[in-house]
Amino acid sequence: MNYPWLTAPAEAVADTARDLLGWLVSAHGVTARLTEVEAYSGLGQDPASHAHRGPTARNAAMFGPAGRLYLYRIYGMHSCVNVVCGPEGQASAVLLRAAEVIDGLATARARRPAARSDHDLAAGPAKLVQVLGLDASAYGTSVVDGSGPMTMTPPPVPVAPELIEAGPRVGVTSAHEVPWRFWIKGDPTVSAYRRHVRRARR
DNA sequence: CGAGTGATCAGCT
DNA sequence: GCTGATCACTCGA
Repeated sequence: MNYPWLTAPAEAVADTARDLLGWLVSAHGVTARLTEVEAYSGLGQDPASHAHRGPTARNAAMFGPAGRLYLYRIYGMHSCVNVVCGPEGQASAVLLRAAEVIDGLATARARRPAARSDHDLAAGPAKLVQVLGLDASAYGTSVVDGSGPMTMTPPPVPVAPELIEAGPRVGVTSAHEVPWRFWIKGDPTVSAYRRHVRRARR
């Protein structure tokens, strides 16, 4: 299997993210088609990246070779997945934000009883992690050599370039001007853009 | 509808 | 201590 994004340079992470739209991700009996992704650069120019301040115990996977998972916990209760890009030592990554479940629907529904519809099953980064059944044990595992719980497959049908839209990343306080969020235009599994709002004080 | 908020924790400052 | 690459639920209009 040839993964073009596996060998792409770190500075091309935005293109890599765009190219990942339409790919299939499979884990623990559920397969979903990526409809929304975001790029995060690890070259020190991207304050929104978890790797911006250099390697730590938490973000170590991002500094490893491409094709591994970077999972992190946020707000205490939710987890999000990234696929690491770029060569070892350069911490670029693509955040998987939303997907359309195309196989293992029953399993996906069982994992997310709160979903309002099938389109809502993986309509958000934490929801996607939940539907795929990923947890901390998936941290740092490979999606390309079959050793980890998750695998990736090229799109059965390529995504038409005119259907790809770009815009500012969600929930990011800095670097609003960088349009590094990519999604498939009109896809019902893509959540509406919400600008970052600071939590209200009491 | 939309705005507000609770849940809950690792990693920086 | 504070702050977040979040989600789901509750209000009030």
